[in-house]
Amino acid sequence: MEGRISADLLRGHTDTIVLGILMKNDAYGYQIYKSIMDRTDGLYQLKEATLYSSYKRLEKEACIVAYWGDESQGGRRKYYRITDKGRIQYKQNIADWEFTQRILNRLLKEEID
Amino acid sequence: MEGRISADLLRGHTDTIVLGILMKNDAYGYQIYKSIMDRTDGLYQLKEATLYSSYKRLEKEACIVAYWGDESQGGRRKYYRITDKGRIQYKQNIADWEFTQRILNRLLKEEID
DNA sequence: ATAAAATACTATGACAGACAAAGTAATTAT
DNA sequence: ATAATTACTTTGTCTGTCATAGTATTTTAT
Repeated sequence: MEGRISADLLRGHTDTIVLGILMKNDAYGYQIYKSIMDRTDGLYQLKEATLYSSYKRLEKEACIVAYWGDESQGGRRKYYRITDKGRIQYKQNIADWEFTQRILNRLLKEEID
Repeated sequence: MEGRISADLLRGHTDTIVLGILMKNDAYGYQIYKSIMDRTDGLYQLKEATLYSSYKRLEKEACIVAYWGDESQGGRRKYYRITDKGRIQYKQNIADWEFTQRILNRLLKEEID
């Protein structure tokens, strides 16, 4: 792995990552983006466009709601807040992820020994 | 997770699973399919068409080679054999997968506590 | 013996998530 | 004053998986 995680291995995790961040606090789009970059030391080079479509999807599914921040001082910031449905979805996604990991480890690792 | 792993969480793992099976022995297409179904108790409901495109891809990348089995008794069976390049690729994929797991756990799990 | 089911391979088109590339506009740093 | 960063958005492309379908042989059930 030369400094970059393949998109296919990440596919399907974006929404969960976003929900996870919003579980703590509301956040605006670019803040979420930066947060992911920082916390993975830039190894997870998720693109802004990818996050943007995630926000769209999550809003459509009523897992998050958006609102504009106070624009009186500084540039516009679109904040996102997780909903109750979003919290349930997040927990489900984590459970799915752990389950998938077990299955994949069964398939991928048993050949090594 | 109601009896089925989401396609998006599996994406990108198919080639590695196929290579892993071929690391042990040569195998034919349908055998690989059945093997995956059996070993995951049907939870990983990978489709034949998905495997078929994986074989195509792996052949094109010279990670596997195909040959027809002895058709004198019984129906036709197309066998696949892993190449040296395929073995290297397999190890690389496993390393990538483990690395990705670490990063994802960092992102997905730290919110739970 | 015949029908049904399983084995075994293949092809085509659609879908969806991620990406590349680009753009707009305000703010902050040099 | 200029460049860099912040911040949001759009459009089109790529690719792995799936849905669906088909062909042909072999095995199992009736």
